[in-house]
Amino acid sequence: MAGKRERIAIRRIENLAARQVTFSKRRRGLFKKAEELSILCDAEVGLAVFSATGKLFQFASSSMNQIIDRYNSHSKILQRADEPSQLDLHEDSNCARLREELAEASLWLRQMRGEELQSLNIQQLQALEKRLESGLSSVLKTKSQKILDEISGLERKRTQLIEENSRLKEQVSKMEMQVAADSPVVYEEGQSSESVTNASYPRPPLDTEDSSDTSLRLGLPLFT
Amino acid sequence: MAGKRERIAIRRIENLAARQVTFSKRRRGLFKKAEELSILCDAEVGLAVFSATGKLFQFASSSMNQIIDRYNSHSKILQRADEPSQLDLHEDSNCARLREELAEASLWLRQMRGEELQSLNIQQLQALEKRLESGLSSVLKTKSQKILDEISGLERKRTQLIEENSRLKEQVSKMEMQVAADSPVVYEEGQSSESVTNASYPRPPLDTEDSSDTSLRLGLPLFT
DNA sequence: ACCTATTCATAATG
DNA sequence: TCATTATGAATAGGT
Repeated sequence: MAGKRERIAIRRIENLAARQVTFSKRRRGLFKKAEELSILCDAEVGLAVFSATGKLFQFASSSMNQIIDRYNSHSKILQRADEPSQLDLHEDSNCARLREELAEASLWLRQMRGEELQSLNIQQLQALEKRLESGLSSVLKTKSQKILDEISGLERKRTQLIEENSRLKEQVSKMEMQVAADSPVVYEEGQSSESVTNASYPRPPLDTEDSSDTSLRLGLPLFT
Repeated sequence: MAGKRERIAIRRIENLAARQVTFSKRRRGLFKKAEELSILCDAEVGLAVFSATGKLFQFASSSMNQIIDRYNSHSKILQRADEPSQLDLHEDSNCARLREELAEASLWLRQMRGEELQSLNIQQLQALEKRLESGLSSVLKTKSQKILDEISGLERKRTQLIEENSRLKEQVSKMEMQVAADSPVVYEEGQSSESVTNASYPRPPLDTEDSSDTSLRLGLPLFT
């Protein structure tokens, strides 16, 4: 049945098909592991792979450009202490402050995500907790409001559709009577004019653009 | 003896030592697999990893610069063909990106504080809510742990003080007997040797550095 | 694409 | 960091 697997030597796979299959499999594995490393160990990871056919595959824990920038500045730091020139210095000090602020902001964000809490004392944790609870409360309130709005919007549309449905039903009745008067028609079993809007269902389902731009998936556990 | 291994969840490892160990191991594994992919499948692979402490690790099947060039020409094809001079682009984009990230981070922070939520749709609010709840849960867990630690520390100190108290009480008894034998002394009303450690209370309260550096104010509603 | 035997990677531990 | 080992994960080869 299944493969008696053997270890393979690490050298170019000559068979093209086998090489492509292995490329797919191992590429997926490699990207998965790259992502896992970045998450587990809080590392910034950038990975670019060009297949033999020239196709590019990439992964970046942040963004590839950011990683390339960081790579370049890193190698610059390691390579030489060459003249930073006035412009650079100016830019640097400007950037440095930004970097600090960003660092502080992202520490906050991480701590609000529940990470790196060990360095905080009980009072600080208390404050953080209060902040999270207050934020959560606002979010819940806003969400509830949005959901209610969504529901009343849908309700309104439903009402409109029901009205239209009635009108159409009536119209159809009239037409049926006219047609019946002209030439009798036999309806198939199970057919009825109960729901006119659904009558055309078995056609290719075109996007009717009926619902509003905010898509609502009420299957979600909205109020959990 | 050896490890009963269990699967681990893919999320940031909280324990610093464990995180560093895992980083070393997985980094090696990742680089090995990157190299194997490049050899087995004749692919060009570039991998850069920045540890949480900022250290750079890299692998490139050819050279990193070559790969970055190839990457840039690849993505440039999709972008535009304008050319704002390399130096400008570098310095500018560096600062600009920082600014962008900072803006994004502070928007996040404000939204986590419950502000500017109107622009979010229900799904986004849902995600934010989940994030806040998860952070809150971590904060509560950490806080509880810290409180328990604090309590057991205090308990330990209390025990030590009780022991010392006993010893001192005994010592005082002996001295009293000696003094009584030498020359009888009349004690004031209400005085007793019940609590030796409190006996010196009415003096100016010096900071005894007795409690640990984490100050605890248990008057706060800690478990609300 | 799916399946399984097997190799490989690695979490836990010392 | 290094070594060990039980176990989970990746994957080579086959269908």
